[in-house]
Amino acid sequence: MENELSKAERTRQFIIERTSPVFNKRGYAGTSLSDLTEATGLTKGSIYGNFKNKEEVAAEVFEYNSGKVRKQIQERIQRATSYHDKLLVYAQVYHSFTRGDFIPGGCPILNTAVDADDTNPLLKDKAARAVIRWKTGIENLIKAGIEAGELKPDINTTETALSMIALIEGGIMISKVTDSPANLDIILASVHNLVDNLKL
Amino acid sequence: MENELSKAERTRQFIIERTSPVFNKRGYAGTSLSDLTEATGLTKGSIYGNFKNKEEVAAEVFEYNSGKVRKQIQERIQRATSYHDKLLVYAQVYHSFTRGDFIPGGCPILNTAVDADDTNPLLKDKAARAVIRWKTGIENLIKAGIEAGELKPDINTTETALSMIALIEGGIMISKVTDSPANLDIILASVHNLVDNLKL
DNA sequence: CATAAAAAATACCAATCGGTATTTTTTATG
DNA sequence: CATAAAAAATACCGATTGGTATTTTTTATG
Repeated sequence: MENELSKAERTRQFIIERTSPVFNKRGYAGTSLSDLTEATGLTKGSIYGNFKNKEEVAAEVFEYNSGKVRKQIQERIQRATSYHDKLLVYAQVYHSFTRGDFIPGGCPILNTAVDADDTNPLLKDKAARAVIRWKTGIENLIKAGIEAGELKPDINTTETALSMIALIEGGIMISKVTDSPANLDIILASVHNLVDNLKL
Repeated sequence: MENELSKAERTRQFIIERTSPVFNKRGYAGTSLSDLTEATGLTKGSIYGNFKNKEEVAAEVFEYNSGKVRKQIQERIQRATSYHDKLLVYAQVYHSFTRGDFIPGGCPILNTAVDADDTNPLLKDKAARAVIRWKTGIENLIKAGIEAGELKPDINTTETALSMIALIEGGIMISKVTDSPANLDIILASVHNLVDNLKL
Protein backbone atom coordinates (compact mmCIF):
# COMPACT_ATOMS: atom_id res chain seq x y z
CA MET A 1 0.00 0.00 0.00
CA GLU A 2 1.80 3.13 -1.28
CA ASN A 3 -0.99 5.65 -0.70
CA GLU A 4 -1.09 7.79 2.43
CA LEU A 5 -4.73 6.82 2.94
CA SER A 6 -5.79 3.19 2.65
CA LYS A 7 -8.70 2.36 0.38
CA ALA A 8 -10.78 1.51 3.41
CA GLU A 9 -9.97 4.83 5.02
CA ARG A 10 -10.80 6.71 1.84
CA THR A 11 -14.16 4.97 1.50
CA ARG A 12 -14.93 5.67 5.15
CA GLN A 13 -14.20 9.33 4.52
CA PHE A 14 -16.27 9.24 1.35
CA ILE A 15 -19.26 7.79 3.21
CA ILE A 16 -18.92 10.37 5.97
CA GLU A 17 -18.75 13.28 3.54
CA ARG A 18 -21.66 12.15 1.42
CA THR A 19 -23.97 11.26 4.31
CA SER A 20 -23.08 14.27 6.46
CA PRO A 21 -25.82 16.53 5.10
CA VAL A 22 -28.39 13.75 5.41
CA PHE A 23 -27.76 13.07 9.09
CA ASN A 24 -27.59 16.80 9.84
CA LYS A 25 -30.93 17.46 8.17
CA ARG A 26 -32.92 14.37 9.07
CA GLY A 27 -31.44 13.40 12.42
CA TYR A 28 -30.42 9.96 13.58
CA ALA A 29 -33.79 8.20 13.67
CA GLY A 30 -34.89 10.03 10.54
CA THR A 31 -31.96 8.75 8.52
CA SER A 32 -32.36 5.23 7.14
CA LEU A 33 -29.84 2.81 5.72
CA SER A 34 -31.33 3.40 2.28
CA ASP A 35 -30.70 7.12 2.74
CA LEU A 36 -27.05 6.21 3.22
CA THR A 37 -26.85 3.94 0.17
CA GLU A 38 -28.66 6.57 -1.88
CA ALA A 39 -26.32 9.38 -0.78
CA THR A 40 -23.18 7.33 -1.43
CA GLY A 41 -24.16 5.17 -4.39
CA LEU A 42 -22.77 2.27 -2.37
CA THR A 43 -24.58 -0.79 -1.11
CA LYS A 44 -25.42 -1.77 2.42
CA GLY A 45 -22.74 -4.45 2.36
CA SER A 46 -20.10 -1.90 1.54
CA ILE A 47 -21.20 0.49 4.26
CA TYR A 48 -21.29 -2.26 6.86
CA GLY A 49 -17.87 -3.39 5.70
CA ASN A 50 -16.52 0.00 6.75
CA PHE A 51 -18.66 0.82 9.78
CA LYS A 52 -19.93 -1.24 12.66
CA ASN A 53 -23.46 0.13 12.37
CA LYS A 54 -25.57 3.21 11.63
CA GLU A 55 -24.67 4.77 14.95
CA GLU A 56 -20.95 4.69 14.15
CA VAL A 57 -21.57 6.49 10.85
CA ALA A 58 -23.68 9.11 12.63
CA ALA A 59 -21.01 9.59 15.29
CA GLU A 60 -18.25 10.14 12.75
CA VAL A 61 -20.50 12.39 10.69
CA PHE A 62 -21.03 14.57 13.76
CA GLU A 63 -17.27 14.83 14.32
CA TYR A 64 -16.84 15.71 10.66
CA ASN A 65 -19.54 18.38 10.64
CA SER A 66 -18.68 19.99 13.96
CA GLY A 67 -14.97 19.83 13.15
CA LYS A 68 -15.61 21.62 9.88
CA VAL A 69 -17.33 24.50 11.68
CA ARG A 70 -14.72 24.59 14.45
CA LYS A 71 -11.77 24.72 12.02
CA GLN A 72 -13.35 27.53 10.05
CA ILE A 73 -13.84 29.56 13.22
CA GLN A 74 -10.34 28.80 14.54
CA GLU A 75 -8.85 29.95 11.27
CA ARG A 76 -10.58 33.31 11.48
CA ILE A 77 -9.74 33.70 15.16
CA GLN A 78 -6.07 33.14 14.44
CA ARG A 79 -6.14 35.81 11.76
CA ALA A 80 -7.72 38.35 14.12
CA THR A 81 -5.16 40.43 16.02
CA SER A 82 -6.93 41.76 19.12
CA TYR A 83 -8.85 39.59 21.56
CA HIS A 84 -11.84 41.79 20.95
CA ASP A 85 -11.70 40.97 17.26
CA LYS A 86 -11.16 37.29 18.02
CA LEU A 87 -14.35 37.22 20.06
CA LEU A 88 -16.18 39.14 17.37
CA VAL A 89 -15.58 36.26 14.97
CA TYR A 90 -18.47 34.45 16.63
CA ALA A 91 -20.76 37.37 15.83
CA GLN A 92 -19.67 37.20 12.19
CA VAL A 93 -19.20 33.66 10.91
CA TYR A 94 -22.71 32.43 11.56
CA HIS A 95 -24.03 35.15 9.31
CA SER A 96 -22.66 33.34 6.27
CA PHE A 97 -23.27 29.86 7.69
CA THR A 98 -27.02 30.23 7.58
CA ARG A 99 -27.10 31.64 4.05
CA GLY A 100 -24.94 29.40 1.89
CA ASP A 101 -24.67 25.67 2.14
CA PHE A 102 -21.46 25.49 4.11
CA ILE A 103 -23.18 23.08 6.49
CA PRO A 104 -26.48 21.94 5.00
CA GLY A 105 -29.02 21.55 7.77
CA GLY A 106 -27.55 24.16 10.10
CA CYS A 107 -25.46 23.88 13.23
CA PRO A 108 -24.59 20.21 13.90
CA ILE A 109 -24.19 20.84 17.62
CA LEU A 110 -27.72 22.21 17.94
CA ASN A 111 -29.17 19.51 15.71
CA THR A 112 -27.41 16.63 17.40
CA ALA A 113 -27.99 17.93 20.93
CA VAL A 114 -31.74 18.27 20.42
CA ASP A 115 -31.96 15.10 18.37
CA ALA A 116 -30.04 12.89 20.76
CA ASP A 117 -30.42 14.27 24.27
CA ASP A 118 -33.28 11.93 25.14
CA THR A 119 -32.51 9.04 22.83
CA ASN A 120 -28.86 8.43 21.99
CA PRO A 121 -26.23 8.64 24.76
CA LEU A 122 -23.26 8.38 22.41
CA LEU A 123 -24.34 11.26 20.20
CA LYS A 124 -25.51 13.25 23.20
CA ASP A 125 -22.07 12.91 24.78
CA LYS A 126 -20.37 14.05 21.61
CA ALA A 127 -22.63 17.09 21.36
CA ALA A 128 -22.07 17.89 25.03
CA ARG A 129 -18.30 17.74 24.62
CA ALA A 130 -18.53 20.05 21.62
CA VAL A 131 -20.51 22.59 23.66
CA ILE A 132 -18.07 22.44 26.56
CA ARG A 133 -15.07 22.75 24.26
CA TRP A 134 -16.66 25.79 22.63
CA LYS A 135 -17.44 27.32 26.03
CA THR A 136 -13.88 26.76 27.28
CA GLY A 137 -12.50 28.31 24.10
CA ILE A 138 -14.46 31.51 24.60
CA GLU A 139 -13.59 31.64 28.29
CA ASN A 140 -9.90 31.32 27.47
CA LEU A 141 -10.09 34.09 24.91
CA ILE A 142 -11.71 36.40 27.45
CA LYS A 143 -9.17 35.51 30.13
CA ALA A 144 -6.30 36.12 27.73
CA GLY A 145 -7.87 39.42 26.74
CA ILE A 146 -8.08 40.45 30.37
CA GLU A 147 -4.47 39.48 31.03
CA ALA A 148 -3.43 41.43 27.96
CA GLY A 149 -5.10 44.48 29.50
CA GLU A 150 -7.54 44.66 26.65
CA LEU A 151 -10.77 43.64 28.35
CA LYS A 152 -12.45 44.57 31.64
CA PRO A 153 -10.98 42.56 34.49
CA ASP A 154 -14.32 41.94 36.20
CA ILE A 155 -16.00 40.06 33.37
CA ASN A 156 -18.00 36.97 34.32
CA THR A 157 -16.29 34.73 31.77
CA THR A 158 -18.57 31.73 32.16
CA GLU A 159 -21.76 33.78 31.90
CA THR A 160 -20.43 35.59 28.87
CA ALA A 161 -19.35 32.41 27.11
CA LEU A 162 -22.59 30.57 27.79
CA SER A 163 -24.68 33.56 26.76
CA MET A 164 -22.81 33.95 23.49
CA ILE A 165 -23.34 30.29 22.64
CA ALA A 166 -26.99 30.40 23.68
CA LEU A 167 -27.62 33.50 21.57
CA ILE A 168 -26.00 31.95 18.52
CA GLU A 169 -27.68 28.55 18.82
CA GLY A 170 -31.04 30.01 19.74
CA GLY A 171 -30.66 32.44 16.88
CA ILE A 172 -29.95 29.68 14.39
CA MET A 173 -33.02 27.80 15.56
CA ILE A 174 -35.22 30.89 15.25
CA SER A 175 -33.93 31.96 11.85
CA LYS A 176 -34.17 28.46 10.40
CA VAL A 177 -37.69 27.75 11.58
CA THR A 178 -38.97 31.18 10.54
CA ASP A 179 -37.05 31.10 7.25
CA SER A 180 -35.63 34.48 8.15
CA PRO A 181 -31.84 34.97 8.03
CA ALA A 182 -32.57 38.54 9.14
CA ASN A 183 -33.67 37.24 12.53
CA LEU A 184 -30.23 35.70 13.01
CA ASP A 185 -28.56 38.94 11.96
CA ILE A 186 -30.49 40.82 14.63
CA ILE A 187 -29.43 38.34 17.29
CA LEU A 188 -25.83 38.39 16.08
CA ALA A 189 -25.95 42.17 16.52
CA SER A 190 -26.76 41.42 20.14
CA VAL A 191 -23.69 39.19 20.34
CA HIS A 192 -21.64 41.96 18.76
CA ASN A 193 -22.89 44.40 21.36
CA LEU A 194 -22.15 41.95 24.16
CA VAL A 195 -18.55 41.56 22.96
CA ASP A 196 -18.13 45.32 22.56
CA ASN A 197 -19.13 45.81 26.18
CA LEU A 198 -16.23 43.61 27.29
CA LYS A 199 -13.73 46.26 26.19
CA LEU A 200 -12.00 48.42 28.77
CA MET B 1 -75.04 12.73 24.35
CA GLU B 2 -75.32 14.61 27.66
CA ASN B 3 -71.62 15.10 28.35
CA GLU B 4 -69.86 18.33 27.46
CA LEU B 5 -67.12 16.39 25.71
CA SER B 6 -68.02 13.57 23.33
CA LYS B 7 -66.39 10.20 23.85
CA ALA B 8 -64.43 10.69 20.66
CA GLU B 9 -63.18 14.06 21.83
CA ARG B 10 -62.22 12.66 25.20
CA THR B 11 -60.25 9.83 23.61
CA ARG B 12 -58.52 12.27 21.28
CA GLN B 13 -57.51 14.30 24.29
CA PHE B 14 -56.42 11.16 26.12
CA ILE B 15 -54.21 10.11 23.21
CA ILE B 16 -52.70 13.59 22.98
CA GLU B 17 -51.93 13.75 26.69
CA ARG B 18 -50.43 10.30 26.88
CA THR B 19 -48.29 10.58 23.76
CA SER B 20 -47.16 14.16 24.34
CA PRO B 21 -44.00 13.26 26.28
CA VAL B 22 -43.10 10.60 23.72
CA PHE B 23 -43.22 12.95 20.74
CA ASN B 24 -41.42 15.68 22.68
CA LYS B 25 -38.59 13.34 23.65
CA ARG B 26 -38.19 11.18 20.57
CA GLY B 27 -39.22 13.54 17.79
CA TYR B 28 -41.55 12.81 14.89
CA ALA B 29 -39.50 10.24 12.99
CA GLY B 30 -38.30 8.70 16.25
CA THR B 31 -41.84 8.04 17.45
CA SER B 32 -43.47 4.92 16.06
CA LEU B 33 -47.09 3.80 16.00
CA SER B 34 -46.22 1.16 18.56
CA ASP B 35 -44.86 3.90 20.82
CA LEU B 36 -48.31 5.46 20.59
CA THR B 37 -50.20 2.24 21.35
CA GLU B 38 -47.81 1.53 24.21
CA ALA B 39 -48.23 4.99 25.73
CA THR B 40 -52.02 4.90 25.48
CA GLY B 41 -52.83 1.24 26.00
CA LEU B 42 -55.01 1.55 22.91
CA THR B 43 -54.70 -0.25 19.61
CA LYS B 44 -53.72 1.13 16.24
CA GLY B 45 -57.30 0.82 15.04
CA SER B 46 -58.50 3.03 17.85
CA ILE B 47 -55.86 5.66 17.25
CA TYR B 48 -56.58 5.76 13.53
CA GLY B 49 -60.27 5.99 14.29
CA ASN B 50 -59.58 9.28 16.05
CA PHE B 51 -56.75 10.72 13.97
CA LYS B 52 -56.06 10.81 10.26
CA ASN B 53 -52.45 9.71 10.69
CA LYS B 54 -49.33 9.99 12.82
CA GLU B 55 -48.67 13.52 11.63
CA GLU B 56 -52.04 14.73 12.90
CA VAL B 57 -51.31 13.30 16.35
CA ALA B 58 -47.89 14.95 16.36
CA ALA B 59 -49.39 18.28 15.29
CA GLU B 60 -52.00 18.25 18.04
CA VAL B 61 -49.42 17.11 20.56
CA PHE B 62 -47.30 20.13 19.67
CA GLU B 63 -50.25 22.46 20.20
CA TYR B 64 -50.94 20.77 23.51
CA ASN B 65 -47.35 20.99 24.75
CA SER B 66 -46.63 24.52 23.56
CA GLY B 67 -50.02 25.70 24.79
CA LYS B 68 -49.28 24.27 28.22
CA VAL B 69 -46.07 26.28 28.46
CA ARG B 70 -47.68 29.41 27.05
CA LYS B 71 -50.61 29.33 29.47
CA GLN B 72 -48.31 28.88 32.45
CA ILE B 73 -46.28 31.90 31.37
CA GLN B 74 -49.35 34.01 30.63
CA GLU B 75 -50.72 33.26 34.05
CA ARG B 76 -47.58 34.49 35.76
CA ILE B 77 -47.35 37.54 33.53
CA GLN B 78 -50.90 38.52 34.43
CA ARG B 79 -50.09 38.24 38.11
CA ALA B 80 -47.04 40.52 37.74
CA THR B 81 -47.83 44.19 38.25
CA SER B 82 -45.07 46.15 36.52
CA TYR B 83 -44.00 45.57 32.93
CA HIS B 84 -40.52 45.01 34.22
CA ASP B 85 -41.77 42.17 36.39
CA LYS B 86 -43.85 40.80 33.55
CA LEU B 87 -40.76 40.58 31.37
CA LEU B 88 -38.82 39.02 34.21
CA VAL B 89 -41.21 36.07 34.18
CA TYR B 90 -39.28 34.72 31.19
CA ALA B 91 -36.09 34.78 33.23
CA GLN B 92 -37.84 32.83 35.98
CA VAL B 93 -40.18 30.15 34.67
CA TYR B 94 -37.66 28.19 32.68
CA HIS B 95 -35.67 27.64 35.82
CA SER B 96 -38.32 25.24 37.10
CA PHE B 97 -39.19 23.88 33.67
CA THR B 98 -35.85 22.22 33.24
CA ARG B 99 -35.81 20.67 36.71
CA GLY B 100 -39.16 19.01 37.25
CA ASP B 101 -41.14 17.14 34.64
CA PHE B 102 -43.59 19.89 33.77
CA ILE B 103 -42.82 19.23 30.13
CA PRO B 104 -40.84 15.98 29.79
CA GLY B 105 -38.31 16.35 27.01
CA GLY B 106 -37.84 20.10 27.33
CA CYS B 107 -39.13 23.03 25.30
CA PRO B 108 -41.49 21.76 22.58
CA ILE B 109 -40.78 24.77 20.37
CA LEU B 110 -37.05 24.06 20.34
CA ASN B 111 -37.57 20.33 19.88
CA THR B 112 -40.11 20.64 17.11
CA ALA B 113 -38.28 23.43 15.29
CA VAL B 114 -35.02 21.49 15.14
CA ASP B 115 -36.77 18.19 14.48
CA ALA B 116 -39.00 19.42 11.69
CA ASP B 117 -37.30 22.34 9.97
CA ASP B 118 -35.81 20.19 7.22
CA THR B 119 -38.33 17.37 7.16
CA ASN B 120 -41.91 18.22 8.09
CA PRO B 121 -43.48 21.44 6.75
CA LEU B 122 -46.63 21.17 8.88
CA LEU B 123 -44.76 20.86 12.17
CA LYS B 124 -42.19 23.42 11.06
CA ASP B 125 -44.96 25.92 10.39
CA LYS B 126 -46.52 25.32 13.78
CA ALA B 127 -43.16 25.81 15.50
CA ALA B 128 -42.51 28.97 13.48
CA ARG B 129 -45.88 30.43 14.45
CA ALA B 130 -45.18 29.68 18.10
CA VAL B 131 -41.86 31.52 17.88
CA ILE B 132 -43.41 34.53 16.17
CA ARG B 133 -46.30 34.65 18.65
CA TRP B 134 -43.79 34.57 21.51
CA LYS B 135 -41.69 37.32 19.90
CA THR B 136 -44.74 39.52 19.35
CA GLY B 137 -45.83 38.99 22.93
CA ILE B 138 -42.51 40.22 24.30
CA GLU B 139 -42.45 43.15 21.89
CA ASN B 140 -45.91 44.20 23.01
CA LEU B 141 -44.92 44.02 26.67
CA ILE B 142 -41.92 46.24 26.01
CA LYS B 143 -43.96 48.73 23.98
CA ALA B 144 -46.60 48.87 26.71
CA GLY B 145 -43.86 49.36 29.29
CA ILE B 146 -42.45 52.25 27.29
CA GLU B 147 -45.85 53.88 26.90
CA ALA B 148 -46.41 53.46 30.62
CA GLY B 149 -43.22 55.45 31.18
CA GLU B 150 -41.63 52.48 32.86
CA LEU B 151 -39.03 51.46 30.30
CA LYS B 152 -36.49 53.34 28.19
CA PRO B 153 -38.13 54.79 25.08
CA ASP B 154 -35.23 53.93 22.76
CA ILE B 155 -35.28 50.17 23.23
CA ASN B 156 -34.91 48.04 20.12
CA THR B 157 -37.95 45.90 20.84
CA THR B 158 -37.37 43.33 18.12
CA GLU B 159 -33.73 42.80 19.01
CA THR B 160 -34.59 42.50 22.68
CA ALA B 161 -37.42 40.02 22.08
CA LEU B 162 -35.40 37.85 19.73
CA SER B 163 -32.38 37.89 22.02
CA MET B 164 -34.44 36.85 25.02
CA ILE B 165 -35.93 33.93 23.12
CA ALA B 166 -32.56 32.92 21.72
CA LEU B 167 -30.95 33.03 25.15
CA ILE B 168 -33.70 30.89 26.67
CA GLU B 169 -33.85 28.33 23.88
CA GLY B 170 -30.08 28.14 23.49
CA GLY B 171 -29.81 27.86 27.26
CA ILE B 172 -32.26 24.97 27.38
CA MET B 173 -30.32 23.16 24.68
CA ILE B 174 -27.01 23.69 26.49
CA SER B 175 -28.27 22.69 29.92
CA LYS B 176 -30.06 19.60 28.62
CA VAL B 177 -27.16 18.28 26.59
CA THR B 178 -24.61 18.95 29.34
CA ASP B 179 -26.96 17.65 32.05
CA SER B 180 -26.36 20.89 33.93
CA PRO B 181 -29.37 22.92 35.10
CA ALA B 182 -26.80 25.36 36.49
CA ASN B 183 -25.81 26.30 32.95
CA LEU B 184 -29.38 27.39 32.28
CA ASP B 185 -29.45 29.40 35.51
CA ILE B 186 -26.38 31.29 34.43
CA ILE B 187 -27.93 32.13 31.08
CA LEU B 188 -31.21 33.11 32.72
CA ALA B 189 -29.20 35.51 34.87
CA SER B 190 -28.15 37.07 31.59
CA VAL B 191 -31.81 37.39 30.58
CA HIS B 192 -32.54 38.94 33.95
CA ASN B 193 -29.77 41.46 33.43
CA LEU B 194 -31.02 42.24 29.93
CA VAL B 195 -34.52 42.96 31.28
CA ASP B 196 -33.14 45.08 34.12
CA ASN B 197 -31.33 47.25 31.62
CA LEU B 198 -34.61 48.12 29.95
CA LYS B 199 -35.69 50.12 32.99
CA LEU B 200 -35.59 53.88 32.88
C1' DC C 1 -84.20 -3.60 27.11
C1' DA C 2 -83.93 -3.60 22.10
C1' DT C 3 -81.48 -1.24 18.77
C1' DA C 4 -78.55 1.53 16.08
C1' DA C 5 -74.57 4.17 16.00
C1' DA C 6 -70.09 4.99 17.53
C1' DA C 7 -65.82 3.44 19.07
C1' DA C 8 -62.34 0.13 19.75
C1' DA C 9 -60.08 -4.25 18.70
C1' DT C 10 -58.56 -7.71 15.46
C1' DA C 11 -56.41 -9.14 11.57
C1' DC C 12 -54.12 -8.06 7.84
C1' DC C 13 -51.16 -5.49 4.16
C1' DA C 14 -46.96 -4.26 1.33
C1' DA C 15 -42.90 -1.80 2.22
C1' DT C 16 -39.10 -0.78 4.72
C1' DC C 17 -36.28 -1.20 8.72
C1' DG C 18 -31.29 -2.37 10.49
C1' DG C 19 -28.24 -5.91 9.95
C1' DT C 20 -25.59 -10.29 8.24
C1' DA C 21 -23.66 -14.20 5.56
C1' DT C 22 -21.99 -15.18 1.21
C1' DT C 23 -20.40 -14.31 -3.29
C1' DT C 24 -18.24 -11.47 -6.65
C1' DT C 25 -15.17 -7.93 -7.98
C1' DT C 26 -11.36 -4.94 -7.36
C1' DT C 27 -6.90 -3.96 -5.73
C1' DA C 28 -2.11 -4.27 -4.55
C1' DT C 29 2.09 -6.96 -4.71
C1' DG C 30 5.74 -10.63 -5.51
C1' DC D 1 0.52 -11.79 -14.73
C1' DA D 2 -0.77 -14.99 -11.14
C1' DT D 3 -2.40 -14.68 -6.68
C1' DA D 4 -4.13 -13.54 -2.29
C1' DA D 5 -6.24 -10.21 0.34
C1' DA D 6 -9.36 -6.56 0.71
C1' DA D 7 -13.45 -4.37 -0.55
C1' DA D 8 -17.87 -4.14 -2.52
C1' DA D 9 -22.13 -6.28 -4.21
C1' DT D 10 -25.74 -9.65 -3.84
C1' DA D 11 -29.04 -11.99 -1.54
C1' DC D 12 -31.19 -12.76 2.30
C1' DC D 13 -33.09 -12.41 7.34
C1' DG D 14 -36.79 -11.56 10.96
C1' DA D 15 -38.85 -7.59 12.84
C1' DT D 16 -41.14 -3.42 12.49
C1' DT D 17 -42.93 0.36 9.90
C1' DG D 18 -47.35 3.27 8.83
C1' DG D 19 -51.75 2.32 7.48
C1' DT D 20 -56.49 -0.05 6.33
C1' DA D 21 -60.58 -3.15 6.07
C1' DT D 22 -63.35 -5.74 8.90
C1' DT D 23 -65.24 -7.45 13.04
C1' DT D 24 -66.41 -7.01 17.78
C1' DT D 25 -67.59 -4.36 21.71
C1' DT D 26 -69.27 -0.39 24.00
C1' DT D 27 -72.31 3.40 24.37
C1' DA D 28 -76.32 6.29 24.27
C1' DT D 29 -81.23 6.61 23.44
C1' DG D 30 -86.29 5.63 22.38
